[in-house]
Amino acid sequence: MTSAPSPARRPGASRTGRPRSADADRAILTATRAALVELGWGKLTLGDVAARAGVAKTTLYRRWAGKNELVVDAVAALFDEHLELPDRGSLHADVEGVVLQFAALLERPETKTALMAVVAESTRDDALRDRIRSAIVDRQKSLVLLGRERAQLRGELPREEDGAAAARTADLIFDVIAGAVVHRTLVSAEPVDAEWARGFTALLVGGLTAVAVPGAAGGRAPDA
Amino acid sequence: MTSAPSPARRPGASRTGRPRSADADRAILTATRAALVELGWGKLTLGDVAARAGVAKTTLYRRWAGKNELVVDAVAALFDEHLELPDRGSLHADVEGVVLQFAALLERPETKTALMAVVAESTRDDALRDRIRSAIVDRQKSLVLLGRERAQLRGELPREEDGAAAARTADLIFDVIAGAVVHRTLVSAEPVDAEWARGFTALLVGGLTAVAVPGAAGGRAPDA
Amino acid sequence: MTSAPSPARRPGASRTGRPRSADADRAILTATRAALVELGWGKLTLGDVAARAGVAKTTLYRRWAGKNELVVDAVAALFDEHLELPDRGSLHADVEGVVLQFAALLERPETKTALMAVVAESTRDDALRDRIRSAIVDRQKSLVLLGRERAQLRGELPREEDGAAAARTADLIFDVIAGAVVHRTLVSAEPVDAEWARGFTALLVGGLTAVAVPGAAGGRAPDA
Amino acid sequence: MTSAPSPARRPGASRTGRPRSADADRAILTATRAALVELGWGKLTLGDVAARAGVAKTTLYRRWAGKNELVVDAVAALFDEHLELPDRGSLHADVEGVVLQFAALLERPETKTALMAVVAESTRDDALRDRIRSAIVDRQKSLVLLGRERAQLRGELPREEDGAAAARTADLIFDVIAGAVVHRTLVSAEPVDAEWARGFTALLVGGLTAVAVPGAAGGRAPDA
DNA sequence: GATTAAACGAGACGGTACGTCTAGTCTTGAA
DNA sequence: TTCAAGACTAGACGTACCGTCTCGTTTAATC
Repeated sequence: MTSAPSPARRPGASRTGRPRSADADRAILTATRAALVELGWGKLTLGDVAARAGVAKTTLYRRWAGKNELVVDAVAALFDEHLELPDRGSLHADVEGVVLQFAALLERPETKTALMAVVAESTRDDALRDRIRSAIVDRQKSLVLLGRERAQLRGELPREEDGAAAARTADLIFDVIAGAVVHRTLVSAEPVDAEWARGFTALLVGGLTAVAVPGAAGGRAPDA
Repeated sequence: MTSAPSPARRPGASRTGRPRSADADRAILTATRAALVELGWGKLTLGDVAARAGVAKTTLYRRWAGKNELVVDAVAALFDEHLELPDRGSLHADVEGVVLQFAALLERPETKTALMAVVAESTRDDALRDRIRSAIVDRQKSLVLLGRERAQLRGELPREEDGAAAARTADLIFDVIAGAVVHRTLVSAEPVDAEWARGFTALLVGGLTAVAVPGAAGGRAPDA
Repeated sequence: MTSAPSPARRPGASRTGRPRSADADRAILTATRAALVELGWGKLTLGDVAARAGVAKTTLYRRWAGKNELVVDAVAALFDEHLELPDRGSLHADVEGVVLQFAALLERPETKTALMAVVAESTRDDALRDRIRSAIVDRQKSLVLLGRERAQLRGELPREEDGAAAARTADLIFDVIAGAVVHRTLVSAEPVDAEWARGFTALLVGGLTAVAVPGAAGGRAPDA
Repeated sequence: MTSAPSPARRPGASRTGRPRSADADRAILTATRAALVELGWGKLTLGDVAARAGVAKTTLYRRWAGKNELVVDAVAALFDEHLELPDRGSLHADVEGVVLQFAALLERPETKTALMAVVAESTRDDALRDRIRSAIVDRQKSLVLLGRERAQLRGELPREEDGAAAARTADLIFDVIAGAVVHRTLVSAEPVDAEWARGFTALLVGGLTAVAVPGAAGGRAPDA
């Protein structure tokens, strides 16, 4: 899964003059990730990023409006590269797969540091929240939607008629998966290992099945 | 639920000299919460907090090492005051209760802003993480443990023999509840309303029951 | 008598980047003198100087290392502007002229306040002492040397053959003149009026003549 | 020459309560001199002095109004102890003696640092100037008066009839001696050695004699 | 090939907050 | 009442970054 290259937003891109260096974009984003790992969000300074990238501060500010925007772009690239959902054959396997994949991403030092910081900042900045949503959150959510679709095709989960209700259920599942992994990783600060993933998957799939067929729980019981 | 007063960490609290003013502690924590709501984490300055509290900056720095420590203490007090778990008669009702209560707390502007910021910072600072854990996380987790205990007494959930496994299960449940609420509130930025709480509770209780009695889930249908 | 402009010491003055504003230099030095007169050395704060000059504190610190350096430069400009020695026709008249001129300078509030403070500080800081010497002391001493040269041309004083001895004598005369005026003005805190200048001149010229022609002092009586 | 012990100014010394410790006074003054030598005026802090003296800051403030007063007292004690003028038999020898003695005092690190600093401060503070005058300056001046008196008794200098004129002459001589030594020591930062003292004495005595008997300089020519 | 408009590096600029320091005062309990 | 201890208010210190602004210098697309 790879999306449009995030760099430079040039509203009225002119035709003449020296074009912006693509090298600079790359160098800046790479330097941002490196600095993030070394220093953390709080001590990350744009002057330092520019110096690492071998670029003047003005060049950096010509392309990004500030720290938040820059870091979101730098981190979003990682989410682009590392999220995908091959069909593992069952709802159970797919859930476990997505949990482990998401956890692996969150345990990288640059994402661990950056994600929470950017999200924290987004509680005060609607534009930033939208940016995070489209660059990061929605990419994760699409995996959950895809997995659910497959489970419905396989008959593991019923297909909901009401579109709005279906969307609400999808959101709920997404919040549960992403939330549990984030909380385990960043707040509880414990690793998401195979055992935890197995337990979580059993709980979630059990819940989904129980809710889907209330009173007569699951034809296909999870193989726990 | 009310715990020890968080104030002043004085390593070798001496017997002589003028004692620290308890008024100052109160004024500073109150001012911190107010400033947090008005300005948000990023624009919160300790000089401003001191001015609001009618206190010199040095007095503030004598008691807290920095912004993080101060804000954790200021916010932790809210968690002390606003978390409790009356027995609502069933696992289902207890889960729904704890979800709504936790969400209400997280939707207060001061906690919303502060919690993520502090957690973000804690990814780089072990001392801060421990502080958060003991001041905030553990208080929430104790509610989950209490609810589970009650459910086991009622016979809604089996009592696990293996202590370590029991602890792991408790951690899992806690990460799922807290994570889902946090993610819904702060990342998805959608309200935790009665409908969402109902859906989440059904999913979680369904999962717990299915996992606990695999192959014959249910009995007590999750409709409160 | 006007020497090189004292401004900014930029070790390896670079060719690139935005050049330093010359206006800022002027504004800062002017503001420093004004603040010195109003507040005195002890209450002079660099933040206040910066504010008066309409300049950021950082701009000030970029150019001067601290209070001492700044004030020396600010005051040195006055010594540049106000010291000169027109030929008054006789040793006697020249001495009286230089005494009155130096006293007038020392009685200006900004010099009175600053000179002693800076000199006091210089007892602990060799770099500062060198700075004072080249910016202030040497300018005064050159007047004394000039006056002596003229007196020798006129035949009022003998020309010393031994260069080292001549230099020692010049230093001695300088210490006597400058020391007496400084002590009268700043320690005894009495005015250097025409009468005092006349008495001092008689004493000094008498001494010089007596020493130069021991046993037969005078010839030219010291009554101008 | 030893004067009243300068310490503690207790306006209405009370009869009851714990008496003030005399040890404390001594310890504070000694600590002040030590700190002055080590740190210089600018970095001398009263907190540090109190700590060195093994005394609480309050004790210090109970006895002296501030830094200036304390340092003047601490230094004045040295002037008490080290100034005296034995009769050396001639004006010439007496001048040389007083010059060397005063120079020796000024070259002690604690006086060198303190005297200028206190004098500098006194340009803004009349009370401080009076204090310096009575504690330091007048003690020096009395030596000059004494030496002049002796010279008049010996017939080396004429006795002036006009009291006011006599006082003016005495002041002038004092400013020349003290000023030259101070300027040589602190501004020119050169040592007052035997050679300099000889040259200065010749100049001054020559001047005094020439002025006293204008047109027929000195019966007793200096033996330079 | 000359022109030209924008990007570039360097670094100074006005600001703001930082966390530390010192001055001088006040409050405690013990002597 | 003084003492040691140490908390208190007030405010300057010098530093670090922020984001903007000049400079003089490339650099490609257009003429």
